[in-house]
Parts: sequence; structure tokens; C-alpha cells
Amino acid sequence: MNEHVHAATDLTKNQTLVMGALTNSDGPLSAYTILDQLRDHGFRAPLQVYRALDKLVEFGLVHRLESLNAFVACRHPGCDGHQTIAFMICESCGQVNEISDGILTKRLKALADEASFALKKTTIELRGLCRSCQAA
Amino acid sequence: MNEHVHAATDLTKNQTLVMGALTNSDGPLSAYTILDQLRDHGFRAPLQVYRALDKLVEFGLVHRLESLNAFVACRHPGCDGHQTIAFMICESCGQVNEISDGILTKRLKALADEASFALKKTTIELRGLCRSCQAA
DNA sequence: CGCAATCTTGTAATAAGATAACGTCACATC
DNA sequence: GATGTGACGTTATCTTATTACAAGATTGCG
Repeated sequence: MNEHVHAATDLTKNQTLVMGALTNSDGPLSAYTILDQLRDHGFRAPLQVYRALDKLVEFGLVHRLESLNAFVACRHPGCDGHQTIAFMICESCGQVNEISDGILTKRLKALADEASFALKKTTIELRGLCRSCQAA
Repeated sequence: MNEHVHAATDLTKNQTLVMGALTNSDGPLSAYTILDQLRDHGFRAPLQVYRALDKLVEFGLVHRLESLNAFVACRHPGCDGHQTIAFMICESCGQVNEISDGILTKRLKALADEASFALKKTTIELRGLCRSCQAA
């Protein structure tokens, strides 16, 4: 099996449960919200969630939103988890949109190069109001 | 006096102390680190720090680094606190560099417009190794 | 098989980050 | 002097994240 792909069957029981919670959710979830949702499935301690999340993030199936201390399932089709991804986060409804943009990525790389900075990871989070929430 | 400028004399005692701690520091400081540093000056509770930080961030004198849960004094000369600023954070030495880049800002605006997203605030944090730390 | 190495899990305890709720004080304005 | 506002202090509490330790499960190999 392809070692770079992590299908559902590759996930452990806890990872599957956490992934399920995130996939079923409309928006981002905090680790403790996930914990509460999974108590019926035997979850009792934060670490069970954090450990699963660590792996899911590593696999690129889940993204961490730094400005929210929360996590979202990757909605980016074909996302390999290593691209530069920007998130648009609606402060009203909580919806999150993933954007992967070449120009943005290129510019960030150029800026890093200019400063001789060895770029490892990029966090881009845009806060504001989504289309629907502006109308309301 | 210009209401948009906040010189040292505009700051309250606590704000001045917190600002001083951040200015004297090489890198970003967490709220609790600041608290510890200011115990000798009478600080006893986190809220004293957080309240000062809130104001300083509002004034544009301090930036919050979401991916570190920490704060840095603005080193960006003439920074009005409302520009789009990117941070390059060295994971080895902890040094933080501020970048304000027109191309980046323009692209982010364009992406937001495209999605009819009303952009309020942007977080851009680049993690990696600075020039000196790569050499070592 | 038997055993070691590694990975996953469970649990308790605690650290680190942030806010809520309350009351008080200083100061400006009318 | 009454009133409003903003900063301050204190306690308690809440949320987020990690450390430390032990027990199972799984894989690989002699």
C-alpha cells in the first residue's frame, strides 16, 4: 500500500473517531469539544484526542487553526498536507474555507529566500465575514 | 495631541511596564513570562498583563503571535498596526522578523474579494530557521 | 515459537493560557 | 456634588495543552 496515502483503514480506532467528529462538523472543533463528543465512545482524557489529532495533522487530513486553537478536517481535495494553505474564517458563522494559491505561495517563498530563511511551515489565517453573514 | 499616536506618555503605568518588558526582550514573550518579570513591580495577576497587552495590541505597539501564544513589540518602523504583517519566526533561536509586503497584501485582498469575504484581520506566520541558525 | 522493539492506548496529574465577576479608585464633565 | 468612564486589583474559574507512568497490541526477526 502507498505509504504516503492514509485511507480510513490506515487509521487507528481513536484516530478514526476523531476524524469522524471533524468530518461531521460544519466548522472547526476544539480538542475538548471533540473529547466531549466522544465520551460515549470511551474517550476520557484530553490526551486521547491530542494524540489522534497530532497524527491526523501529520497525515495532512486535519489542519490546526492557530488563531482559534481548533481543528478542521481538510476539505481541500487532493491536499497533501504539505502545501501552503490559507484559511478564511468567518467570525460570525464559524465556517472555514481553505485556499491554496500559487501566487501567494510563490511570494512567501520569495520573501523567505530573500531573508535566507529556511521555511518549514506557513500559517495564514484570514478573519472576517463570509458572504452570507455580510448580508445578514 | 494626535489621537492616533500613542507615545510613551500616553500609556498607563501597567502598559508602560509591559511595553518595557517586550521592548527589552530579544524575542516574543508569553503573558505569563511577562507577569513573572513584573512581579517585582507589583504585578500579581494575569489579568494585569492581559489588559495591558490588549491595549498595546490595539495601539499597534505590540503584535500577538498566534502560533506561539506570545507577544512581540512592534519593530516595524512607522507601523500603524493596521497593515498586513507577516512574521518569520526562527524555531531555533526564537527571533522574530516582521515583514510588510505589498504584493502579499494585494494578493490576500484579491483572494478575499474573489470570495466576497469581508477581511478584518490577517495572520501570517512563517516558521523555520533564520540564516544564523542554519549555519550552526 | 519466543523475544525485543515499537507503536498505541489508558489514566492521573499538572502546566500554561485566558477570561469572568466583583469591587475600588482616579479623573473628567456637567 | 452627581455621574460616567476607564484603569486597576483580586479571586476564582475556565480552556487549552503537556508530562509522566503503566499496560496492551503489533511487527519483525532470530
